[in-house]
Amino acid sequence: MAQPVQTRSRKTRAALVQAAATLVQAQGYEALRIDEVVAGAGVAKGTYFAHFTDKDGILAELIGEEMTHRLEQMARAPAPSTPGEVAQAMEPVIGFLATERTVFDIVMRYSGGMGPAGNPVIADGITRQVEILANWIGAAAQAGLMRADQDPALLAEGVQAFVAQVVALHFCTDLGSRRPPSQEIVPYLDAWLGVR
Amino acid sequence: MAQPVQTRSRKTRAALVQAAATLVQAQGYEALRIDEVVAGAGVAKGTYFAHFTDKDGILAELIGEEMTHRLEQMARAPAPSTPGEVAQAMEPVIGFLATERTVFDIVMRYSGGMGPAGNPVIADGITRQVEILANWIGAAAQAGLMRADQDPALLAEGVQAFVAQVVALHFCTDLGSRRPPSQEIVPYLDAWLGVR
DNA sequence: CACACAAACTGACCGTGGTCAATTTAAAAA
DNA sequence: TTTTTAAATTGACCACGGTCAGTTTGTGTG
Repeated sequence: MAQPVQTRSRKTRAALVQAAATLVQAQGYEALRIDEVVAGAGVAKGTYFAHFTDKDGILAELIGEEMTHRLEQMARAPAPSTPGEVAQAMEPVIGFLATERTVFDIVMRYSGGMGPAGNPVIADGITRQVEILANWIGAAAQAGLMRADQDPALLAEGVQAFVAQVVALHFCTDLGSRRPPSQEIVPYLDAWLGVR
Repeated sequence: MAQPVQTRSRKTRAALVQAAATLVQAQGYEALRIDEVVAGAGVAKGTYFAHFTDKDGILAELIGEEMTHRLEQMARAPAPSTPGEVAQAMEPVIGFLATERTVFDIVMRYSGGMGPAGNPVIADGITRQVEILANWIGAAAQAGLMRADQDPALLAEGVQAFVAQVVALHFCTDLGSRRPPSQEIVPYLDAWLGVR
């Protein structure tokens, strides 16, 4: 752990991540097996655990990377002016969370500070998302399009709560019999962000 | 699975639940081991899996039972008239969710319909909680104490979203450096339920 | 170059959740 | 009672995440 110092170590770590990425691409996050990762990277099992604290470690790495991409995509979207547009602008992120339960679980677990283990990429991503949302909401509030009686940061965190709510429900219910989370969230955002 | 028909089967199941309850009382939910449960019940491991689909099965049973108690306690509380009082009235439930990550995880997983496996106790409990909350909110709204521009059921589900948000954060951050979830939730509930 | 020391790596091993063909037990049929 | 049939139970076995004492590899020092 800590920062790897030798070149060898960096290469090994990169090989692990590369192998894991390939496997995830082929079979998804849930089917990832550490035995397959180390086989793909050509190292022993123990080596993996010298580079990552647990299985979640490399999942967090991969998922964090993807989240960062989606977040950038979200940041590039034009600033939404209605709650419905917020939902639409967040679709890349929400859609990703809804692809696999593993993705959702890992992001939930590491989203708020991550405790002892875990890489900070996800936590930073969440922070970034709150910033983006808060900016959007603050701007829209000043334009009279959204509520202005609350701190935009609080409202932004609330939006995340609704995202989690809707995605969690998406996995509980039979996945077919339900509209996509980015649509299910709209009534909540209307009630949360709308002016009255 | 399904409904056990023979007396023997019902006894075995009861023994498993009893053994698990004793172990949980002594060591908490997280430390529960199936090997210990079957040893305590005096049956073979395979028998457990004939009665419950997986380890979560018996956890859901025990946690669902406790949740039901807490919910009854919550239902008996006097109807709150402010968002802050809602938080206070929900304390038994929120406090239980915050005792152990396992409790929170299981409840989250089974709260919304539970998919193929899982006992319905938890899902029913969540439904019940929404009813209680919706009644409270509806009454307070009619009295002009909370917002009346939204369906109380939607508002009640939103409250659950904030509960989840706040408890999740409780587990992410160092558990000492934070006010209890039932206090952290208040600003959200003020903004969600309050009249403006 | 030779040596010492630490970083990196190895793989046998363990704990625990979960499976299933074989066996026992209870109840219905003959 | 004996036979038949299905429910219930068993325990050896597997999969997979995670550990750690021991070995190899790289790097700085005289």
